[in-house]
Amino acid sequence: MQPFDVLNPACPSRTVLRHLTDRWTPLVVGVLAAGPARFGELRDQVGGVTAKVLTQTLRSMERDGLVVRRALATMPPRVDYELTALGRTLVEPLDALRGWAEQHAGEVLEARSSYDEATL
Amino acid sequence: MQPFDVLNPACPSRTVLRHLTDRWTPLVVGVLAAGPARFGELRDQVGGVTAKVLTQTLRSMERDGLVVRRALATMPPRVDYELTALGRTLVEPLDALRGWAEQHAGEVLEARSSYDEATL
DNA sequence: GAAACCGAGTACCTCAAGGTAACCGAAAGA
DNA sequence: TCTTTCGGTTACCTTGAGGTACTCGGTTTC
Repeated sequence: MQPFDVLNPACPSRTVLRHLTDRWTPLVVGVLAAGPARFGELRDQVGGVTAKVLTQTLRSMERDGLVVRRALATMPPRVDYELTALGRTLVEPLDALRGWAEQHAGEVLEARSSYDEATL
Repeated sequence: MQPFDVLNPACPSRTVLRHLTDRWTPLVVGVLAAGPARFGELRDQVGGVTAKVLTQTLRSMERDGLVVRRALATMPPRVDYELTALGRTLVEPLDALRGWAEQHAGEVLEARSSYDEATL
């Protein structure tokens, strides 16, 4: 019934999944979930991202239909980014993952240190 | 209240999230969600993964406390992998993401082609 | 005696994501 | 006149994830 299967390496859903799980997409979606934001706001809120990579990430998300870009020809320029309807359906699953990372980071850190201790 | 924040680049949850979203972890979790599996079964079901990289992925997941490895000293050797309790809490969020990719792959593909067409 | 089986380990290589630094244009403020 | 602002672009470089190919250890099967 479902034509797409991520376990099949040739399936397009595989590359879609890789896109969703790249370095910055989950964080950008998380910030935009609160509402539209300017380029500079995104750069400031997503800690550690450079302007170049943020641009690349946003372009890729725009191409995938997750985000709309609205550029105002004012000076200095102002550019707003907003999630599309499709992008908004991603908020819940990505938020769940972000939440998991934050909730269970402590346990993972513990597991790592006992593993490292055991394999000295 | 929550000490971890993925938007902070220095926060450990950031690296935890990156681990969860690496190339093979979501797929391995998806397969192991159905129950324990042998190394060879995993290699066969997760299309496109090589033995070396599967080993690396499983070691990393074991270190993070997501998976247990049970090696039987039979000949030829038999090694079973199983999700831990912590790993099982990952099934739902990662499955949601996999499901999203499979459900919306078509829309993403469409968005890409109209974007590419518009920017000729 | 040779080959297959299973779950690896190791050396080597490739390639693309991501980072750094410099620059841009037009307007407004000092 | 000089700098700052904003949202980029470009050239260049680094790095590490991941891929290829080869090896191994015993035991069973042919």
